[in-house]
Amino acid sequence: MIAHYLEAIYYIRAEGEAVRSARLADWLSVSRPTVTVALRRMTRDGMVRLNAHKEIQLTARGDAAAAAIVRRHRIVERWMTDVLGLDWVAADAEAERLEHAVSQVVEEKLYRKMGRPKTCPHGNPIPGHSTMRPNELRLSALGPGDTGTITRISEVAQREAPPLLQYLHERGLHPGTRIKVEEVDEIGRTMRLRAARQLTLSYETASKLSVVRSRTKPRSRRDSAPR
Amino acid sequence: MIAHYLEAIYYIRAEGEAVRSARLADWLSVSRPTVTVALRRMTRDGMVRLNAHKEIQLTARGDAAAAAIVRRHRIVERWMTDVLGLDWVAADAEAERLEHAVSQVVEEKLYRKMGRPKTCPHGNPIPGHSTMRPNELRLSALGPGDTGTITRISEVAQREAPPLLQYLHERGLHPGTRIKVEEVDEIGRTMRLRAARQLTLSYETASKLSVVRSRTKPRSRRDSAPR
DNA sequence: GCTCACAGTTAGATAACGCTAACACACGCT
DNA sequence: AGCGTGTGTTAGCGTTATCTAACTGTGAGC
Repeated sequence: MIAHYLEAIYYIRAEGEAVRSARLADWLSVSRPTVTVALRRMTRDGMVRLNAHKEIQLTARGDAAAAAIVRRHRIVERWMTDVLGLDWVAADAEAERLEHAVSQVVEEKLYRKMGRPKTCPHGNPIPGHSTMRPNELRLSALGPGDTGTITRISEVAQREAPPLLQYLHERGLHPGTRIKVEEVDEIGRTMRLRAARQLTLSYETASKLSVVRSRTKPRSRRDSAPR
Repeated sequence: MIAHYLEAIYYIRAEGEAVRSARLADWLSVSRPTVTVALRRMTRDGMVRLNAHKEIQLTARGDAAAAAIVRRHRIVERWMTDVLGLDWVAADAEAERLEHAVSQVVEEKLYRKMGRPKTCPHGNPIPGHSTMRPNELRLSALGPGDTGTITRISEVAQREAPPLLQYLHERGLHPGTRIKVEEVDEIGRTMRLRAARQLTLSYETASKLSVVRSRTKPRSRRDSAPR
């Protein structure tokens, strides 16, 4: 369905990557020709535009539609975890289906009923109600001794590796968790860090987590802005 | 989608009518050939069977699938009215879409959270959790002087005439409302009755409401069973 | 400048759903 | 017997959405 394409485009965009036909095919697990024809339909319907380098851009209409779907996904996800008590993985799977069936009216009622949360359970902002923090960086960008607070877990994790979500959740790595990088292994491309307990993540995995860094060595209060 | 057909079959069945291809086409607002091919697919998939008179019957699998959809529809409807505060008509429209996206897990969580209601907002039983009262009759079957309590409003009303739902709701005709038939006009095929206020319904409309009759003239306690 | 990897398109199929037009059947009534 | 209404099927078509196989860029590296 077209909605799936819009959603995927939105996510790839949010990761800061160029949105190409081939990326979409990967994300949605469909063949490249399938994407070609889907994009043709979407262009015809004014949801999407291809620039000179064949990169995909959402039109105003397309962006609004995509944002609505993502918004509903994240609101439903919150409802699943906070009200119905589902775990992250199940919540995501349910939201995947419900996001397409929830109307604006229900979306809003639900949103208010939950006290207007700012993010989904993994810390991703709810479009129209909040935006990404500007000073976020990937956990994999931190060095030894750095400390920080996890802000969000990328949607990539959900699509590419649902078990990873479980893995992170079990280890207490969720938004708000304070972590300290203890050691970085450039060769093995892993990093050892301390959160609730000590654990080692691959760069690969760490790049799916966003953090805000705290000042490494405590200094006087209004010393310097975090770089 | 196949689910829509199953649901419609379930409803027509529940009205006590023969489930024929043409009925389905009417119910779903789809052409008769469309139903023919849909039934072919459904037969192939073992959801449905045609008897010698070309009447449609659900197989065990088909019945289970249909009941699950109707169950979800009614649970979601309850959630919409009781928790989110939507009106009958909006609730039905939302449930129409959500019933296909709600999983068994969510269905159950939701159901428990609402305290295991027995019926949808219009009084129709939730499959697997309650059944129709055996002593129900149609409001149109009552005679002058009869009194009774409304038990349910047929699903037919929802499909055929959503405005009718609104109409009934506004006039306070919902499950639990006590009514008394004051006059029956056999020629005009209407009946005048007293509920919250006095009002007149066509037989047509009255046949969409089910009631249980109270004893017409109060007698000694264990006098006779209601006929 | 040639080659190779990756990106994207064309061609041709299949399946689900939906439509209209036209035909086939069956029962009930004149 | 015949006619008409209602029911169901065939035939043929269009759209969405998916696939595989094969072809066409295009840009980076040698």
